[in-house]
Amino acid sequence: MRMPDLVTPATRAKVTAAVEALGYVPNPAAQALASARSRIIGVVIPSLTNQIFADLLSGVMDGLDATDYTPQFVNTRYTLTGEENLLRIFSTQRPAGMIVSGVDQTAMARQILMDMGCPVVQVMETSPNPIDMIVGCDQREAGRAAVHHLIAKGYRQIGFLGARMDPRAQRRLAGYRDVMQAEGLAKGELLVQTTPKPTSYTVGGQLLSDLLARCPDLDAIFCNNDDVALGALFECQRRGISVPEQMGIVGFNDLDVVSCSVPSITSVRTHRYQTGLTAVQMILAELRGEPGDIRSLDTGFEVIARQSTDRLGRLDVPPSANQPVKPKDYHD
Amino acid sequence: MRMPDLVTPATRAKVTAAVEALGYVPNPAAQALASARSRIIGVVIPSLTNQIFADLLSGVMDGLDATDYTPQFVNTRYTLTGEENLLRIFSTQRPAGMIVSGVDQTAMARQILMDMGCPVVQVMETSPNPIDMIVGCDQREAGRAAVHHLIAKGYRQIGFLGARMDPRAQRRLAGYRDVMQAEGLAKGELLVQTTPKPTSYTVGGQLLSDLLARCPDLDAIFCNNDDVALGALFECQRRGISVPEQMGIVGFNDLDVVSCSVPSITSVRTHRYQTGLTAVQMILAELRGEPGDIRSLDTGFEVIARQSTDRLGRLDVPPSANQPVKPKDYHD
DNA sequence: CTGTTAGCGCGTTCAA
DNA sequence: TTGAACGCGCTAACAG
Repeated sequence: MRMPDLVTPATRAKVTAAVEALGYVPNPAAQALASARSRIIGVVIPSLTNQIFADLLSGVMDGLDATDYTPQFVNTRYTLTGEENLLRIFSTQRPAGMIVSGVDQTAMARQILMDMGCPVVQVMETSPNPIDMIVGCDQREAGRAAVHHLIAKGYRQIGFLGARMDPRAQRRLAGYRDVMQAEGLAKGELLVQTTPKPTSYTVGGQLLSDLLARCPDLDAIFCNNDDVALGALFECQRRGISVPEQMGIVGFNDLDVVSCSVPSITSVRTHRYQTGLTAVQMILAELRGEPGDIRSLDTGFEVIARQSTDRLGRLDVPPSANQPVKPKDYHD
Repeated sequence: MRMPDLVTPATRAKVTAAVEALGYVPNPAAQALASARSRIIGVVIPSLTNQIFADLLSGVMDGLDATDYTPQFVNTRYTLTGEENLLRIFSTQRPAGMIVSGVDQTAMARQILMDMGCPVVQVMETSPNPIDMIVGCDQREAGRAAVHHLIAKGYRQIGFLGARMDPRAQRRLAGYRDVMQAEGLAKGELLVQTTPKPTSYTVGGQLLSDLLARCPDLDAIFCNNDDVALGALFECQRRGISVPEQMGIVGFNDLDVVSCSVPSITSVRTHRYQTGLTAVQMILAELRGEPGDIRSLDTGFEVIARQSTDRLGRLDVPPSANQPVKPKDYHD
């Protein structure tokens, strides 16, 4: 049954018929016990209520469709010890493969993963020394690109707004610092406003308020993610700060919402669905023992320029009411 | 080991010591095989990339924390046959409990669930005849409440905007129809604009455009969900339609974003995290054989009134650009 | 290519 | 109260 091509067609037919007649269904517990291998692909992420990871999971699920592997999702709640515990639990299940978010596992966690004896893919980032395989994008480089975009649009007092500040956010912040220093725009930490609070639209507004209190001459912000960016945009509207004229805004992830907000928000597009799909494909290839498989993939990113940073060359006014996009006067 | 109190303390200590020394960890596959019962709680939902279900899952996960049960999430992609197949797969795992979204299972699916021999909780809705247990809210009643709110605020040409139109959305639409008819405001299907497309901010704007093309005198909309509502708000801003003066907007679910948008959006709050948590608690109680447990729970809903429908007593137009939230003059 | 057999690690039952 | 024996349904290894 497991290897249909090694058997005479006649026998195969008989088996198939018997399966039908008896309504046979394999018992996964028995399979796992006898083979010392389950059909589970463990997926360890920091949060489920974050669109970013939902997109990743979609890719994973789609990649596993029409296979007899099952994804098993767990969330670490952004804690390293939580991750270790979860990995320890997984190791008792003898999973067929593991997908873990990020590259900041503890030494212990790395060890557990290596000892699992199954393919392991780290996702969402790049790294020169993955545990096994890796697919994602360079967060720091993406942060740099975002800030370069703002500079190219003529902004100079560029702040950074970040919630939660998990390792990926830290790397984006590092990218921001790289560019600000290289361009001679750095003012120490004066323009950086972060909070350990979970990310949300509301917190985006708060962060902007806090930063403006310290730096009234701020003219642009690079936001940790699109939630923060949209929250900051709303805060601008509440304060009568026109975007993009008085304030440029760049988000991160390019969620659906930033493309249709008014004004639309410039964002760094990352490929989360593709990342999940690829991670699964890497595992499946490894499981089939296919040669020449890629063990490391950079999915890249793109800065999608939109109205929230489109300060140059826009001269006229859109219609009235509720209309934040109304440059009155323009010099370039 | 499984029943520590039936054993002499001395023996218990010896066992504990041995467990430590050997680094013993139970093998879930062997447990499942020997007992014909796994420690898995199956969770069947239509989509993972929908904030609504992410909230539900959070509740489920938190409820299962510190138990030795594990949630297993699968998504049906909004298809009834997908649901049947997934349930069939689950039944081979002999789950400890099942949580399924909605009440619109096929007869076959219902049968599979009843035959699983484990507690089953339907979530997100109410029903007089659940398969086993149920926790959620009355979607139709919630739809009615949303429309009543708009009427109370003086709106009369009230449209309905809906994407995807899954069974829950259909029930909200039914609630809309109930009220429009009862109040003599119904115009057949003229004011109803729906699409089978998945919900998104973008589609919210499109739906409003389409409806406005047919009904230029529209003065309010009840939206299927907050994504659609926010997309519609952005479309209003693009068209220079002032909210709430020229257009009232009510969303559904009360996501974080609607409370901080400008203007903030009135929405129907539902209790999704609580629903997930309660569903798990019901299952755990059943599994422990606890008596007097509630088998059906209505988690209710609340209309959270915000600026997007706050037309009465607000007489003048908000200040210019970016500033919808600043009433200058107030009469009540 | 096909039929047979021995465990996988646990829960359960029975005897002590 | 404890220990021993059996078998859950399957995979893998082997002999036919």
